[in-house]
Amino acid sequence: MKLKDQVNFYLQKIIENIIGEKAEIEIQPVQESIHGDYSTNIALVVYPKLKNKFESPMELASYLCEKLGKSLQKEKIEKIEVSAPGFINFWLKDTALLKNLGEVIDYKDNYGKGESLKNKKIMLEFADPNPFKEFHIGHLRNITLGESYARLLEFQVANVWRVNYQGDVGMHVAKALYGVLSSEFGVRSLEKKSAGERAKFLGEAYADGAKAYEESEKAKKEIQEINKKLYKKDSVILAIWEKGRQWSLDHFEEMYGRLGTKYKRYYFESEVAEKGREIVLSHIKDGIFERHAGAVVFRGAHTRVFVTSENYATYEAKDLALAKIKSQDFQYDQSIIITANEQNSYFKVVLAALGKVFPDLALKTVHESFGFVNLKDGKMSSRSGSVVTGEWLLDEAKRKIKENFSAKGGPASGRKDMDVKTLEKVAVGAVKYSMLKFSRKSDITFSFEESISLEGNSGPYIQYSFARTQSVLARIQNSEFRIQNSESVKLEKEELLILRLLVHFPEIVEEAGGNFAPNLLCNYLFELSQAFNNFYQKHKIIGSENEDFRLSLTSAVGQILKTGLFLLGIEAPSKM
RNA sequence: GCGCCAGUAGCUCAAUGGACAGAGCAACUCCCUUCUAAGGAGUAGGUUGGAGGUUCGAUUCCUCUCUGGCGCGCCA
Repeated sequence: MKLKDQVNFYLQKIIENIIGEKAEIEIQPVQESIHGDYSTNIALVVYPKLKNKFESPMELASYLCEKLGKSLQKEKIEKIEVSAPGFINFWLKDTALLKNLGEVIDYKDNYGKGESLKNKKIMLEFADPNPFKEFHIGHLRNITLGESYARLLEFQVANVWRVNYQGDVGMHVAKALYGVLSSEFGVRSLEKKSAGERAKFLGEAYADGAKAYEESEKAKKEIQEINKKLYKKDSVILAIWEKGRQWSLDHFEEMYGRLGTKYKRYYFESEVAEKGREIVLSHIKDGIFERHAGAVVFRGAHTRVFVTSENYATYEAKDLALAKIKSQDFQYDQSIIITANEQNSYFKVVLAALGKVFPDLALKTVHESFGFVNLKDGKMSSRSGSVVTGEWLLDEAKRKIKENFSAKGGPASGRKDMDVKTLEKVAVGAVKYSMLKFSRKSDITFSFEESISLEGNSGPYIQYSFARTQSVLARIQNSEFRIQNSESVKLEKEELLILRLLVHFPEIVEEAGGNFAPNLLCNYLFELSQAFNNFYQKHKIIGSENEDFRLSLTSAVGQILKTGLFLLGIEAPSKM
């Protein structure tokens, strides 16, 4: 039994004895060892109910502490202490820490795996870029968060389906087509260009179209006309549409590949539009939807149009059909949709409508959002035209890293240049990490310099720390080293700090998955990297008295960094 | 106007109601004959926007207020 569960078990019994009811007991991992490895505040929480029996929380804590000392298995616990104003702190024995070290090495990639979501089927929708529009840095944050979340859920043994919903019809497409038609460059001139360049052309065409739509009545009418033709499958429009759609999708596919995400299923607005309209229209009679000024609306937290007066399904109606089709494809326990938080109130209403139309699905569907990615020079919008595309960002990161490496870590310090594949891994890692290290819901200001910075709390720093562990391990002839379980190993404080951190990895990973908070894992990996680098600096590993132990420690740190980076969706090159 | 989210060091950000509010940049001191210096050790930097309240204990919860972002009927 894990220490946490043991403590919980005994505390529960003792407390039930005193107050006659169960209590919510929290046992927290503690980072700074001055307060032990685990801690509980139960005495403080329960004290108000026991004022007549104990004089102070401290007294209660002392009582619990004494009782616990008798019940708990001594082989793991070094000591239990009470600390003002009433915390109970637990210290693990060195032997328990060493045993855990052995487990990290034995379980390899499986160390830290949990079963909190065993047999759960989860559908995760993320990225959702729209053909004909740019794949911008907001999508980058979305896909990065989504992929990491998927991996964290899978690490709790959930069965995850990654899906992607792409808006290939609707007014934005009509705007883009208008832009294409009024562009001086023909579609034909782009045939030989790369997917990225074509996507960029379409993105610009969209920006032009959107601008014209707002500025000119004439353009507005033409765009509406294009939209009609598109729905009616007009042959000329359809031909351009098909080509443009494919170009966009090709480009997106390139991006998914670079970012390491593979989708199980792609959904398109074009495949759910008609069904969405039907669903809405069939629920006017029962009063769920209502006709108003020619349109069909739903009255929730605020009113939204589901079918336009032109009789087209809006995004809202399409989402209803999408939910239905998704549930037919995969019998999920939960369906999670990840979008930027500007859609929060939209989803509030749509999920309310879904609750009326398909109550069972609504119960299983949640919308999770993330904060906006701001640029230093104002809001990033595909309408204004000044868009930072995902591709540009990755390439720029790559360029700057190469430059930086050559000047500081590479040839300048006597090493070879990074190979192309490693460079790509580091660049993608840098960008992804900068999207993950902040708390998900807060808006972030994207600063190019900082995001690709190789110093401090960054992806490359952690990758570099991993590469260091591998570099040490590569130097020993036969990779066999014995893991010492003897108590004869005298542990240095830098080593103890690492051992203590290793113990908490499974807990951090579960918390990061449970709260969809990859930033917790980032912080943990950063701390571990710092602890290792400090140890590395102060102590010799190879050739030391405790060589076997130190190699084990190095190997375990490497393992955790590798697993942790994997869960963030970041690759860990063994050489940098 | 209504709703949602945020405001923490010079900058960018952390902190399930817990212990002295932590990192990283930037600034200043040190450390490569030693396993990757893209590294490490240290110094300095704070009335957590403001005012009340709840609590043993508040950056966190509640009320008011100021500032900013986002959303709000035929876009996605």
